[in-house]
Amino acid sequence: MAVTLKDLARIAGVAESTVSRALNDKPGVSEETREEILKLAVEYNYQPNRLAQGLAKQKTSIIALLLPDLKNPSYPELIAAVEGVANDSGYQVVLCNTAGSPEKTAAYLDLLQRNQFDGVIIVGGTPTGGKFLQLALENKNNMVLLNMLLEELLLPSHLIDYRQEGVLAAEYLLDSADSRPAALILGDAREYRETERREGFLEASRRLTGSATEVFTGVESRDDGYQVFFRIVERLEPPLSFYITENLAALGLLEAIKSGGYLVPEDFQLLGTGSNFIAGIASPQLTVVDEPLREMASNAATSLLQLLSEDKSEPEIRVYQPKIIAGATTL
Amino acid sequence: MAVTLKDLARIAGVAESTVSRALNDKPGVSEETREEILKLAVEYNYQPNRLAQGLAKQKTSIIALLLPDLKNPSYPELIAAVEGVANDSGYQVVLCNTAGSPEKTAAYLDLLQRNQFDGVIIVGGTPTGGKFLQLALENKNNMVLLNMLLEELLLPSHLIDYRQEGVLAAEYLLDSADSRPAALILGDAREYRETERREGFLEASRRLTGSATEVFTGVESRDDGYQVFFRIVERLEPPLSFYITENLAALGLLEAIKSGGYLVPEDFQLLGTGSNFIAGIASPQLTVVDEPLREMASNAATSLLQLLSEDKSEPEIRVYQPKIIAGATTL
DNA sequence: TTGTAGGCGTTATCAA
DNA sequence: TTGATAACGCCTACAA
Repeated sequence: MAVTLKDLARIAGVAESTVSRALNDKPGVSEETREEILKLAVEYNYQPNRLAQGLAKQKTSIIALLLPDLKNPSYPELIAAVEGVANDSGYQVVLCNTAGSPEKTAAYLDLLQRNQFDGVIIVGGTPTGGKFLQLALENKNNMVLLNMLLEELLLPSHLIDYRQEGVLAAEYLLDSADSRPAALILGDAREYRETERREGFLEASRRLTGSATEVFTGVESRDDGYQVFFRIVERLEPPLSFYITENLAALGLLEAIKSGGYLVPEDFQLLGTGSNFIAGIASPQLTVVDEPLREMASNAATSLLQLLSEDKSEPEIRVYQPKIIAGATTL
Repeated sequence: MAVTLKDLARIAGVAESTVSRALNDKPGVSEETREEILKLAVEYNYQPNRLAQGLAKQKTSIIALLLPDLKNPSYPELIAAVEGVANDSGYQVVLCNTAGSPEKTAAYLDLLQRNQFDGVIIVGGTPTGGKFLQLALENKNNMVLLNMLLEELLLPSHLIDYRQEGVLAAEYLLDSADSRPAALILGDAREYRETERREGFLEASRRLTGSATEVFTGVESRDDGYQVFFRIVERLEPPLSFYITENLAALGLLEAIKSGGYLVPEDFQLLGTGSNFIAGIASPQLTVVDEPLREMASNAATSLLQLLSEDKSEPEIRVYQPKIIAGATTL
């Protein structure tokens, strides 16, 4: 059995409250007894029980980061940013893998609701069923949303302007003298970010070209990307440039183009998403619509810590702007 | 303020113990009062405080998975396996990003030692300084090691036979009629797994060819892999096949070879590590020395749950065997 | 079947 | 400067 504060008090021959004060650097303890107690604490390897501390202080100093997808190559950077901010404020960060499942999300939010964590940052992706969130929201404000929009709720949110991603992509591919017909290749079309990108892209391309745009959906894996190319080139007048939102799929598409003996970007142009290591390992390196994820993550963490320290809160929704980072898959 | 068990008792006009029994399906409550209490619990949205429960029961039903590297493309599978086993037994899993840092590792082990988690599985990679572990180990047995060997300690461990990986790799590349000189390209040479692979590879290649083997170390990133190729080909008699342990680097190497106008596997053969999505996106697809990570992870989780449920424990070290999975980068 | 009371390990409030 | 003592919210003998 581990040594407790009570044990320490007994050994030192003082009251528990004195030990507590000494260990927590609170005033009202003579230097003499404090030193004595600290010495004993080290000697007996005393480790305060965090459950008891949490219960007494109504605070665990742990925040959770709920992630829908562990394979997303941009998340390590996002996680590091959150950890940086949190650690600086004395919080530990744990990661929870929701795998995009409403049930798993609910299970982790349950831990929040039941005081295991002080707060959570929920990272978007698949929408996870607002009712769980609503339930968790009812009386506390200890959640921040990152790249997820839940219309029913008013939580502090940090999100990229996905619509603008679509607009930027269309303009980049279409707004030049020698622009060529472009297609849009989406992942899971039900996701918020994809519907937004689609709208932005379609609207901008209509404005620029006046003609309709082909859209392919459900292209998520590398293999999906590989396959879609052959569906595309059998058209009479195939599009010659692609805005493909999933980078793994972009790799597959790139591979398919090259295996068909075509050149990138001379024959086909490619535009992907987010400057992460996947975009970097593409050859040629992907041109991407980049998101300021690091900044967003830091700010989300700051938002959460603010929620936890203060009481007031006008849930703020902050929108971030994407930008193009040129690689070698576009002209 | 959330409603507590005490509140519920007051509302129902019964004792706290009765409420507790009713909610926990314990015997000794009339069906009538039980139903009444359950109804109230729902009505008032009662959520037991986990800190209090944990304190009373000395158990949180949470295990932590300490990961040294969030970019490792094999980890999502590993994590899913652990979660599967744990969830089936009523445990929740949280992920902790140690980033290979002894300090961060220590911080998370501190949470374990201080009752925030019931147990941890520590996934190898960079060795993290045995003294932290020793400290945490002293009186409890609630840790399991996965692909990490700490000689000073005797903890239940599940690890791949890295030495055999080296042997298999050498045999696969060298043990044929038309075998060609091979080189070994390692990542962080200080890591346990790399030293083992090196020994196995060198020993086997000495046995098979009788000649010395070139070794390159510190080749971790995609760019490292790209660069190392040019260091290699300027040799008079460059090796013609490579066992390269880091898959990101393997991608770079592959790229460099192709950019030099050479063919894979005709001119150069490549052997990587682990069948994961990185190996899959290589083109041609990488031949790899594969590790039964999924099985190892499940077993590690089972080990931990056993530790937590029983008291007895002969810390068992279980070694798993790698095998070659043929891709298209070898003949 | 139910209630009382003590304990889990801290922190915090009040007297002394 | 110190020490009782009551929280914090739940569980669990033991007694009624």
